[in-house]
Amino acid sequence: MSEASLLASQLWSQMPRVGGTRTRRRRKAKGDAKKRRLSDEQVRFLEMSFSDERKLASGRKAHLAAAIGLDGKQVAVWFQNRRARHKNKQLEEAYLKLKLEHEAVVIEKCHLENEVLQLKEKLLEAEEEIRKLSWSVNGGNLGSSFSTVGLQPTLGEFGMEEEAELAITDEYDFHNYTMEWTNPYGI
DNA sequence: CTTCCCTAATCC
DNA sequence: GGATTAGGGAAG
Repeated sequence: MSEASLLASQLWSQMPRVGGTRTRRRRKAKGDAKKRRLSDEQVRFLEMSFSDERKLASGRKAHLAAAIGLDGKQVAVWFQNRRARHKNKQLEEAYLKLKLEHEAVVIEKCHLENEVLQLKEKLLEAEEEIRKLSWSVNGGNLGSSFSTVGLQPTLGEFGMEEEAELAITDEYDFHNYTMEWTNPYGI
């Protein structure tokens, strides 16, 4: 508190240039005394208080204001702006984290898709093998009992070709989505 | 009342 | 040009 008076020596360091330069007040020229930077000491006090509690009870506001020689309103405004800054920082961190997670998932998806392709290939090979074996076991013309419920209907039921097309379509959409997602603010 | 949001004004 | 201080309005 005693420091406050010492700090107060350089409070309103600058006043708006009323003289030569243009000083349009925003919408209202309420009197003619506003704005200017807070001193380092004031900011340090405010930062300490903010780390204690990011919202202001009116009692603390008045106390703080008196301690560093500011309006209660200025303290309130400072806290609001500080909260906004903090929120933006958090948001950006969350975004970065999400982006990393997303990239990891994209990679995993890619691996899984490759795995699916390989498995499908193996499936085809295995079916080919079965066909050969059944042919050699049953002979050429006895295969009818097997072939009526044979492999082609099975393929049809599982919808292999349609699945493949869908997979390609999915991947296309997904990549478009990825590009937009990694660039939400155009940065 | 207070807080949030948008954004103008200002400083560096 | 980004960071900071403020004004004004909406929402609670």
